[in-house]
Amino acid sequence: MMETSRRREIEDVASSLFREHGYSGTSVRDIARALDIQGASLYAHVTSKQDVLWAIVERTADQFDGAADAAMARVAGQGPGPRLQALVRAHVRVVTDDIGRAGVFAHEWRSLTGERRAAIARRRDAYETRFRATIGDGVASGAFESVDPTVTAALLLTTLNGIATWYRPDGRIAPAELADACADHALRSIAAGRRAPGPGTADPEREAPR
Amino acid sequence: MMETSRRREIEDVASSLFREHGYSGTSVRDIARALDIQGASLYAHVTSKQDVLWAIVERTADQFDGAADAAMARVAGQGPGPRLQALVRAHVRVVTDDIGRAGVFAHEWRSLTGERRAAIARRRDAYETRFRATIGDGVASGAFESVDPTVTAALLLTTLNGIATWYRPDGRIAPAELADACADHALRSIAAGRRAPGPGTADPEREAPR
DNA sequence: CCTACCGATCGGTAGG
DNA sequence: CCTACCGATCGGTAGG
Repeated sequence: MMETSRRREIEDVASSLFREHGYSGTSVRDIARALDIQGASLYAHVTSKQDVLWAIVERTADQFDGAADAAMARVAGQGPGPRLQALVRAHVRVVTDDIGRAGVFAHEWRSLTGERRAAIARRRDAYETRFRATIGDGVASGAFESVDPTVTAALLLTTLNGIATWYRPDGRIAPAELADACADHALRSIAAGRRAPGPGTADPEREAPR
Repeated sequence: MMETSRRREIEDVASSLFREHGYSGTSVRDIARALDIQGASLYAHVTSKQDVLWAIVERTADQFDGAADAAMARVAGQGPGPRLQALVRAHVRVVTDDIGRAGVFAHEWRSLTGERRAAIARRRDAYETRFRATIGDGVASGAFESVDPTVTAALLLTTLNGIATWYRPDGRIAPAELADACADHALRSIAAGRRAPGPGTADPEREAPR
């Protein structure tokens, strides 16, 4: 249907602008100008600016959830290491696939208000819990260092979401290459069995605990 | 002088609001309201909204540069590992010391225009180069895995800057504790001499190179 | 999808 | 630091 594809065009253009200038830094007329129509004409297709943001955020949340579901199915029965890497790789692929939507999902969801904002906060937390749980499993089994799963999951997801702010799809780094680099980076940062820079190692900067 | 401290109050309030709602999502009257004065009264102390952003970003850039200078002086003569950890720890301390300014520096500098934006982009790049160079040294000496210094520095700094978006100063994680966790996280993610998840390891998800 | 238009709010100035 | 005010732009509506 024509209506649906026009609606998608609006969301594509809006997510790109929202990522670049922020939700409140993008006017309805900015979106319309990019589509070569009048500002008021946008309202033939959408009911409000908030509605466009909501649609983008929801659709992107679906993509992250779906990618994580598929990734976890593929590594079912395997240990925490491969499971974490699969989650990381799936996340990076969604980000590099559309840095506009991914950036909006990562940063602009705060511009939602009321129940919509609360709903997306819950979805984001549920998604983050998959990372927390996998990290917690690895810590419990001894496969990972005894890191704090909450802090580590937060650090990790911030890293992966941040990709949307600096990644250039036309640059020298291919999406699959970045996904692999991130998966290795994540596992190395957490896997047990290394020459650990623990309390025994000289570390003049360390100050806690005293 | 009274003038100076009032000016600092404005910047403090503004950086907190800018971090929370973005530069364009914060009006001059929002800043004034937080100070219990009229919107127009702000202009007795500042010449423009952009000027406030510029002052915040510049002052924060000074803090990051100064902290990195001091950290590097303290670990002079040491290897890439301790040097990288010192840089990470210094960065995290600046972030946790004032998440408002750090968040604005990390994300809102894009709202600057013209020469100011170009100038801060150059400063940010010079700062990032310190991380890139240290990582490059470690790769060259064999102390680090053969990672891409540019990608790794980008991933690392995004991680550290992202702390400003989720860290709660009144939460259960102390600043020094987070700084140490990040320094360990960074070194683990890059240090050589581990049971590497290389090409020999089973990794059904990997797809590049084919 | 357009023209014409709405009230509200924006960053900022004048004059005290 | 205040009151009063400026032109420009905001998100959105009416009616075609």
